This record gives sequence, C-alpha cells and structure tokens, in this order.
Amino acid sequence: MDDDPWPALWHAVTAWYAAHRRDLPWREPGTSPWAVLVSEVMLQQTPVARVEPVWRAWMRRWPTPAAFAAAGHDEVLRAWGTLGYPRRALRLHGTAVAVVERHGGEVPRDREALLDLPGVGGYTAAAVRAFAFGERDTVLDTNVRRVLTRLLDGLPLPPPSLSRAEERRASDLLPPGPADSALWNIGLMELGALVCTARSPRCEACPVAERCAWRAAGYPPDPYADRRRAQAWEGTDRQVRGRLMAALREATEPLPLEALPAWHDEAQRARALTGLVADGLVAVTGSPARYRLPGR
DNA sequence: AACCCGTGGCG
DNA sequence: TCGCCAAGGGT
Repeated sequence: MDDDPWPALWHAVTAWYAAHRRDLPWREPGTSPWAVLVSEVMLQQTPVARVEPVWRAWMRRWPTPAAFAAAGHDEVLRAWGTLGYPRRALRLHGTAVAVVERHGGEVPRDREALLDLPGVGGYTAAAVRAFAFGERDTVLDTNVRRVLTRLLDGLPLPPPSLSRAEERRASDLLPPGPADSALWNIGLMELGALVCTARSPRCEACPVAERCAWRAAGYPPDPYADRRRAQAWEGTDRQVRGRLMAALREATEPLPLEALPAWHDEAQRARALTGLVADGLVAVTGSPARYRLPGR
C-alpha cells in the first residue's frame, strides 16, 4: 500500500492543516497581494504574535503600495515600532516605491520581478507567489526545512545553511497542482509552527508521526550543534543600535549627541550611530550635529 | 561562506 | 536564570 507514498503524505498534512490552522488575518480570503507581502516581510525572523497587531494597524493606515510609498521614513520607522531589524521597514518602503514605479502599483507575480524588490529573497518571493497568487512554487522557510529534515533525514534540525540539494528535494516533493501545492506549503509551515517545533515537538499530535524518520531513529541529537553557536549579543553594535533607535523613535525633535542613550564605550556608540546613518535609519541635521529619524 | 542586522518570550 | 529561537535578506 506504500508504493506511492507522496499522495498519502500530502493528504495527511493538508487534512491536518484544514482542521488545525490558525485564523491569521493575512490568511483571510480577499487579502491583497500587497497585504500578504507586508505580512511576509514583517514575519521575517519575527514571531506571529508580535506581527499581528502591527500588521492590522499598518494595513489600515497604508492599504496599498501607492499609499505606503507616499509615507516618510520617520513615520514608517515609528509604525514599525519594536518589530526589530528596522532596515526591513525601509526595504519594504523601497519595495512599495518600486511596485508603483515599475509595476503600475500592483505586486508582480513573476519570480524574478519579486526577487528584484528590496527585502524580498527566495523565501518571500515563493511565499507571495504561493499564498497571494496561488502559484505552484517551493516555499522553504525554517519551519518547512525542520519538518522535512525530521521526516525524511531523521535529524532534529536542518543544516545551518540551505543547500541546492535541499531546495531540489523540497521542489520534487511539491504536489503537481497549484492549489494542492499551496496547501502543502502552508500545511508544512503550520505543522512546523504548531506541532513539529524546534524546542519541544508534540509528536503525539503529529499527523505524520508514523512516517517520521527522526522519531523512528529514536530522536538522535543534532550533528550540527557545534556550528549553531548563537551570535553574541551583550555589548554588540546591534544592541547599541537598538538603544539609539528606540530613543529616536520616541524623540519629538532632533537630539544632540549628549541626549542620546549613554553607553559604556563611547567609541562603539559613535560607530553604531555612523552605521545607522549609513543605513538610512538616522539623519543628521545642523551644527553642532543633532540626530533624528530620516524624513522622506 | 561567514557575518551582520533587533526584539521579546519561552523552556 | 539564560541560551535559544522566531514565516530571512543583504553583503
């Protein structure tokens, strides 16, 4: 009965998804491709729970690429708030401008056109094509990678970097039809987010536990563990940048250097500030210099 | 390829 | 408590 296992696997995952999917706002019927794109960018490395309220307010304020393209960088960065990685907000703005200028205000469906947009990489392009346009494409995010690695390789976590072989396999697994493939993609993602989680997988609730190679092998440990060493955080430039950006989001007028958050290493604070200016996240005005969020 | 880029919550 | 992790992308 297992001479053709893939259809059974597809069905198990998509049926589970139909029964257990979360009602996330960007999944509601009628959500525009632009709204889907905005959600995908916000969700890059940021949990659903923190994205949801920001996304709702965002789409109410700027429903279309044209509306958002007309916003200033300062209001964009304040609306982005504490989602993190604020360069994403500026890239999203650049994407809105590009969509207006190059695509008549409509999010393109073409993969290459999507990849040309700032802040849109392989994952986001595939997600927009699959979830906004119903195209058949391979959506390979951290959830899907983890589920497939456990299910098929018998390892707890995927390799640190995404390989062509991994992409090829995921592509080969895709159901033939566009509608089925989109459901398979979102089903795998949701399974990874709710059941096959990184920390404490709930295998008793998994629709494909009986087929899982990691489970069958007795949950062997992660062979790449030594290569996953988390990037240092305490005392990094990133931490300083975060402090500076938080202060500038709150400020109602430009701040002189001495009014910016203190830091034990003044040279590092200056370097971080220079970096923020170079990234377009901070603007300098006047003499002596004062700092604020950039305008348009 | 390796490193950089925020923030908050959970086990 | 604290390390790890979260719908990645750019360089």
